[in-house]
Amino acid sequence: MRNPGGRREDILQAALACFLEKGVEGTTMAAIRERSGASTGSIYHLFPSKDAIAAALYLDVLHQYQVGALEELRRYATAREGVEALARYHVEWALEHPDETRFLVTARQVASVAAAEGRIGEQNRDFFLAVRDWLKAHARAGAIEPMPFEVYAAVIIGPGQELVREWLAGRMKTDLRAAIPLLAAAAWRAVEKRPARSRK
Amino acid sequence: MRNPGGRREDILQAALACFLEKGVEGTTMAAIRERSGASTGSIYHLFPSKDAIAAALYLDVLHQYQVGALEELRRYATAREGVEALARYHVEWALEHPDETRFLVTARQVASVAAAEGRIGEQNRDFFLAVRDWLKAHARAGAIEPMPFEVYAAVIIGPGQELVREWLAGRMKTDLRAAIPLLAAAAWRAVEKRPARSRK
Amino acid sequence: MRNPGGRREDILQAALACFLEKGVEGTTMAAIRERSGASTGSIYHLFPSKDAIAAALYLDVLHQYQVGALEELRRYATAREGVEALARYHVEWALEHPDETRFLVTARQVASVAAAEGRIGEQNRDFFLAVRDWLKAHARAGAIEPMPFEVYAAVIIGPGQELVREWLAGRMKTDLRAAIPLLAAAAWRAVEKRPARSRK
Amino acid sequence: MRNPGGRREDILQAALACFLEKGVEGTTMAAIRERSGASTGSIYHLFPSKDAIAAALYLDVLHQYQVGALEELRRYATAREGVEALARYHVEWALEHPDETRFLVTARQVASVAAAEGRIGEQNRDFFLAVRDWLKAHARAGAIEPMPFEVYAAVIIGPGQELVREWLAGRMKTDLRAAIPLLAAAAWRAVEKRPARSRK
DNA sequence: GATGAATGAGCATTCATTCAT
DNA sequence: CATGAATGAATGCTCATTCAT
Repeated sequence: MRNPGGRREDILQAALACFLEKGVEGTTMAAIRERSGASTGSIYHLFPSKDAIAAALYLDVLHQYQVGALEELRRYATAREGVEALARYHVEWALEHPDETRFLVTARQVASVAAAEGRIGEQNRDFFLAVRDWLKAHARAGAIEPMPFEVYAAVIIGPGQELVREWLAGRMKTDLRAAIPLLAAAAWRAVEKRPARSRK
Repeated sequence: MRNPGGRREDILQAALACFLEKGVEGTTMAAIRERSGASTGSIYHLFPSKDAIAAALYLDVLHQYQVGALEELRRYATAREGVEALARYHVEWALEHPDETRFLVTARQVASVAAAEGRIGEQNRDFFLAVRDWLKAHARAGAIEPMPFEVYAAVIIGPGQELVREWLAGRMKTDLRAAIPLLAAAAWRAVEKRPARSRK
Repeated sequence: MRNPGGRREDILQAALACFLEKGVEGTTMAAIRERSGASTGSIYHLFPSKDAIAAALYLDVLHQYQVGALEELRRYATAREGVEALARYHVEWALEHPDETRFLVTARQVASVAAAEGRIGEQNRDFFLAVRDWLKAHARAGAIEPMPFEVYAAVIIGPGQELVREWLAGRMKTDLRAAIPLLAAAAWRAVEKRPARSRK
Repeated sequence: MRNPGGRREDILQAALACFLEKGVEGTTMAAIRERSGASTGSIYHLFPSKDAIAAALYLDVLHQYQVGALEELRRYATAREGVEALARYHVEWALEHPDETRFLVTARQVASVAAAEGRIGEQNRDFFLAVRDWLKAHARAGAIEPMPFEVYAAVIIGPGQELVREWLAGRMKTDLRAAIPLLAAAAWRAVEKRPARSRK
């Protein structure tokens, strides 16, 4: 094991594969042990518990998603471009990382991961702050309707997220990729600033 | 024994409470036994397994939701009223049935329930068909943009669903009820028929 | 149920079938219930317990075997004819009643039946006495070598019994029926009176 | 841990004692655990199931019996000495190893052990082949009557086996050891070559 | 750091039996 | 006599975790 991080990575990879196959609670340490090739002792040397493996994996994957999302957001100047990019990115990332997405979507309500809610919140904070600032700036500039941050998120990301869930569950009959422009358009419509009469 | 089925209901109620507290996999038959007051044998006399309890509960609750949704939909004549009603109903039902909602949102990806996917699909079929017909009629009438059914669902229900998830997870800081009009408005905007230039 | 003994017989028949398929301990009352068509309560009305069913069945079948053996023995006058007939009868009965034989051979060491050892011994007593008297008479008459009763039994019936066991277990490659004359001959040789020098 | 395999032996010994007391199906893993001093996990680390313990024990004990029988057989040159030795050995081994004998006699038709019929047959094969060759040689030399192997076995071992069963069941009133010479003599008489007229 | 044998609490489920109707 | 819902003690086995080497 010249590469000590390799062992850790092996275990996380094996765990991800097992979690996807059997669910977090349905995965035994023995399964992770066999799949990773690490010994029981070795796993416990690197992670204090099975829950800790699930939590570490969740945090890792979430971080990858967030880094990409912020890169994407910074690439665009106008509100419309940014909003559409966020809606698009969410689905595109899922298409490119189906395993990671499935885990992200599945794992959060699992007890093992939910127990790490604290650390997840912490990691979300920075991400949310960045996105919130970006949205607020555009709201102040009058480009988009003002809404609570959570509603922005729900309205921009929510539809894509629902579709991704359906797709992951194999319940989607039409092409997920084909839906991306529709979702981007719907996201923009949902937040774009309308003439005042529109609410009347 | 005055109330036949009472025993069955008791068990389902107890199971729901346990599942919410500890998750389906985290719930032991002993917990359901104690909470329901039924004996081990009695439970197994009525349900073949723990998984069967979870599946039966899911199907029950899902049915309640769907019956209410269809009632709501039939109440309105115009596309706009109906779409807004659907978006509203979803969140309102969650607010009125937080436990059932939490179970519905949580349980589907749990192995026990996922195993009943067949029966769930069957039950969904009728519901989806009814909603689909309603939407199709309005699309043909030129009131809403034509989209695949799944995208309609994602765009009308998705944002509310995301918000409900956040709310259930206790991560919502603003008032969920206050978001209902925003969601209804966003749902309508997302599907309403626009002048042709809007897609160019 | 015009024929009340019929119900009892149904249960015993069903029990026999189940015992042969799954063993006495492997058979559940539910299996007997379903196979016999009787209700749980009905079975318990006729038999106090599962063990009692097994014991009653054992006693029934054993009695049938013994009645036949005595009839056979009484048919022959000379020692040789009688001894050969006993050896033959044992195997022939097995060939004609394979299910009952299998149960007899299998069940005795099962706890349920062993608990009825008392009543079994009682029923054996009469049978053994009759055979013993027959043998003793011929021994006194100088037709067969004197031996303890148990050794007679072992030597006359034992080889056939071993073969029957192999046959029941499906481990017998040659024809069991073809072995009958050999067994009859061996039984006679084993007990026939020899000139005194044979033991020296 | 000085003695590797000691743990395994402890468990098998404890299992034997339990099986004799309560039968295989009547023995609980808890009983084996307590009697062996091993923990539940330790037992399951060494054996995959209770059935596997019973099967392993059966194979072990059967092997001990067979090794001794072959040693005995090789000690004698003439057919008569060998046949008598086999008949004697069977009973003597039982007298010296009553527990093991009881298990051997009892366990084979128990489901747990019957499931290992394949491996048992395999182990028997070598043993039977050796005995068969020995008998065939003497049959060809004209010392014993030719018979199917199974009939040899039944005729030589069968009577002793029946007596052993009676003895194990505590139903034997005379001395088992005293019967040995009778059994040896009867075995020889049953197989010895007779002048041709004897079959006429 | 690594290994894997050992631990033992915990669990879903079975099943003989009881008893109210 | 018959029924079958209800009972609950008992059991084989799993699995996260520990720890001696």
